[in-house]
Amino acid sequence: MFRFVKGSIVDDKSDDQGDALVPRCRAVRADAQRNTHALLDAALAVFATSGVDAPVREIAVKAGVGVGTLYRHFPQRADLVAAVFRHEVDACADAAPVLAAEHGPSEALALWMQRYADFIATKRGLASALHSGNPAFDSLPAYFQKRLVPALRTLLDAAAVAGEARADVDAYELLTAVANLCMQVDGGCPAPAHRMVALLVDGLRYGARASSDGSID
Amino acid sequence: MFRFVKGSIVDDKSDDQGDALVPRCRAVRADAQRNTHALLDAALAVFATSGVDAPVREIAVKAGVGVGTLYRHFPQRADLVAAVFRHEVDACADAAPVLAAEHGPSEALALWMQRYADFIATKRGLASALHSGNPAFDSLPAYFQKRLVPALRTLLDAAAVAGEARADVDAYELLTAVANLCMQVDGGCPAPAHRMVALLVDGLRYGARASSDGSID
DNA sequence: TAATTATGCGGAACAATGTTCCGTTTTGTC
DNA sequence: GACAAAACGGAACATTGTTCCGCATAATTA
Repeated sequence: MFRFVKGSIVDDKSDDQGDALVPRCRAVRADAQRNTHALLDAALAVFATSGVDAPVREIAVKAGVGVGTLYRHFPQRADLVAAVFRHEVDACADAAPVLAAEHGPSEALALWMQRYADFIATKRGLASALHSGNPAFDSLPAYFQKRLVPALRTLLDAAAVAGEARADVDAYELLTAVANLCMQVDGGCPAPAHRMVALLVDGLRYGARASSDGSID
Repeated sequence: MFRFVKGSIVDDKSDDQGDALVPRCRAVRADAQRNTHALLDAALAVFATSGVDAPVREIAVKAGVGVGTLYRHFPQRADLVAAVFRHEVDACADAAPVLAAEHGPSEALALWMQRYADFIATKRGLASALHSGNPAFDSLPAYFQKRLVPALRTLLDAAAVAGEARADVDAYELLTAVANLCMQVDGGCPAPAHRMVALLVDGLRYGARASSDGSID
């Protein structure tokens, strides 16, 4: 999902014994790629506005395609939801190296944590979906962990090496803690969650000082 | 909801100046009471079997009434869900004094905690509903707390007075902890949750001994 | 370039489900 | 027993997920 194959996987036209056998699979059509992309973009926007329970028709309209097209690319509603979720997890994970390149270690860590907090804050309703038992969501928690834990781990390690954060924090635990922290936020006010996350990050920084003093609590 | 008024609230026929004014409100009809009861019973059974997302028609059929009747008593689906939830909270809270009368303090406490754990374990899907933003569910958390905290508080106090449990545990915290504990349980296997709850209760008992030794951690 | 064909598209139609409406039935009262 | 208010039943409506299939179009081939 979401990493488009530009052509068919077969090499151009050699390697095939014979000339008029099966034509192999054709390349994915350009309009199909365009529509998949448009649907993901539209779904992202609609889910953000109306929540993950928004009607598929609304998404199809926003993407400028028919419902048939939507269902051709995402056989079930849940598949579209899962694809958007994956997309957002990817975006969040990919932000880590960018921030690391543009800022100092602890600054990059702090910025990424806020980025992650924003991501979680927009996921209300999706938590319910994850526990709905729909098999389309089965792989999402693992994907979440697989992409985000290494991203955070890298930032944490860099900050620890630079002496700007304590080194004894588990990335997964931190992700979980922040998720729980931000999940409780009601309404569209992310300020309290931001403050709590900032406190956590300051705690990481404080830990670096404390351990350099030799006093780890 | 669920505490039926046997007659109209007005006193029989005096206290009214005049004879042919407004006939006041009539008593609630017998069939209406019967149907409300039947609907709650049916909903309880159906929700337990098919989850809280079961179709209203299924409930109406099981109760032996038409959907119109269902909607007369519960204007929205969510109202029926909320009513059943209240009913179950009441049943759980009411079990406390019964258990207290039939068993020793710490035994009653242990039994009630398991009773509460069972209640929570059947509530998967309802947690999602509570966070759905539907105003029909707004009052449920408060009701939950109002009924169950005193019930547990009484059992805890009795056990503490008898020297069978530690006295420094907050009832609300304990309820929340057990809820989180049992909410994670997958599938229909309540055994792990039972074990965890038992461990918690044993911890309460251990605390009694520890504090009698004067060593509270 | 023109013909061919697999691929993809659109949206009407279907199915499931929450909700409303209204003619009919039942109940309580006089 | 007659009457009116209350309640009932279920058909009908609205919304939404999903399927189906005739038609359009992009890639391939001659």
